[in-house]
Amino acid sequence: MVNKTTTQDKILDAAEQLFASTGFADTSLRQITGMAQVNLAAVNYHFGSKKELIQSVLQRYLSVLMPRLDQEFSQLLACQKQNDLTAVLSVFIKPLLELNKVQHHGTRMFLQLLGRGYTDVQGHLRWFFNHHYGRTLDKFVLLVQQACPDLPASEIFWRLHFSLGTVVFTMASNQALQEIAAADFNENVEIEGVIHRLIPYLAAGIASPLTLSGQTH
Amino acid sequence: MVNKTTTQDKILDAAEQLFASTGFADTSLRQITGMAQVNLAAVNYHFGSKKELIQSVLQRYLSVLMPRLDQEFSQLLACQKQNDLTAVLSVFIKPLLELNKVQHHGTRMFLQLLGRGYTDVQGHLRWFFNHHYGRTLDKFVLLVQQACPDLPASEIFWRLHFSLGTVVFTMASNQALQEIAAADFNENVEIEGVIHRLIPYLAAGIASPLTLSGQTH
DNA sequence: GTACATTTCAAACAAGTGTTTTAATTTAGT
DNA sequence: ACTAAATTAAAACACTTGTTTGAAATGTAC
Repeated sequence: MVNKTTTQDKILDAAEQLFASTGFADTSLRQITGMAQVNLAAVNYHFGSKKELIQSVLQRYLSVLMPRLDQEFSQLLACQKQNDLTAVLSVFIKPLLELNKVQHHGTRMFLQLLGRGYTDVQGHLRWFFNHHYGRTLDKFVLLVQQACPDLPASEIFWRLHFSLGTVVFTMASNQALQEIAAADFNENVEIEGVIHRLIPYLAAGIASPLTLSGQTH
Repeated sequence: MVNKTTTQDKILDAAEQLFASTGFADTSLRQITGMAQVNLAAVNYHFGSKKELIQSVLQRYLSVLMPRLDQEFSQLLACQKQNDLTAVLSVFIKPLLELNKVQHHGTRMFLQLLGRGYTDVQGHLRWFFNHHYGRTLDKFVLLVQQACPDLPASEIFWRLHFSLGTVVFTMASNQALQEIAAADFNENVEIEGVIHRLIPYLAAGIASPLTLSGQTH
């Protein structure tokens, strides 16, 4: 009886795979339990509801990632020197890539799930995330503000959400994008390559100079 | 019998409103026909299927917007001078804002629909768009390439998709973002204000200098 | 080995979906 | 005014969804 994968783990593994590729709403419990080779009722028995299953799937990654990020943010905040924006954004790289240790396709899968979580209109996920990890997020925003002292808080708010859009959308459609890139440009980028392309793009956008024209309000 | 709004228009108006706020998949035909005060079977009678209804809702805007964009792109391509990126992106502003003439909340509604179209996993919409307006899109890509002669095509491909993510995500969650901005920063931005904030952000990101570090491939 | 709690299973449930059908009604042409 | 086509209406259809039920099976402790 060595190496027995529990029913719960079988469900989580199948669910995360299907959620990532099909989205939360468009994945049925019957698909999940079918792939997991497990009885349909097992989901409700072990997780209570589909909603809680979704949260459990994300929690498996978040509980590893977020404390690491929180620690890195605190460290950067502690040393008083003004951090450059690229450095702040680069903090994400290592913790994200280390998710490959918690699951085979960890990083890619998690980012894809994150994308789904924000594009599907799953209100409870937003709440779940802010409730559990809101304070870590605040630290990050503080770091960005320190790196861009000339930008008003409202401008940073908008630009960070612009950036969130880039990340979420890129990750949600990551697979399709990589396939197109491979076909059209003969280049084979892993998730790590995408991340390294993203950071300078985001840094330039967030730090772009204020234009005082055109605003008709 | 003056000013009679046809059943089809009643359906389209209700559908676009519900699609924009709830998404395509999460809006049922019964909600639509309920709001439109129309019989359920009318949708299938007039549009054939829900899928075709979705396309019709988008088509009402696209058939106005895309020819205008195409014309502007062609014009920019004709004059040989090298266009700066901000100028190329700014081409979108006027045609987008003129959508307010085809419907009361035209611009905001259309952009929100566009966001839904890309975030919901509606494969047929991608196909529909590329099939009808692919060549207009090619002109835009060409303009961007001319504006950024130092960037390889593959890099432009990625950065344009990053930008698409920003636009789509911002527009899909536009309403929520505007509400937060109003509450936290006491600022009341219309859709026009958001567009004017977007363009310098996108331009900076797309034109960001190539970094030759970190790529481990 | 008996008693108890945990877990699995097949089946049914209640609610919602898009679509089709058939008849009634309205509209338009001559 | 009569006929034929176009539109509306109510009902049913076939199917999928998440969840619950109650009995069977399995595991655990004494």
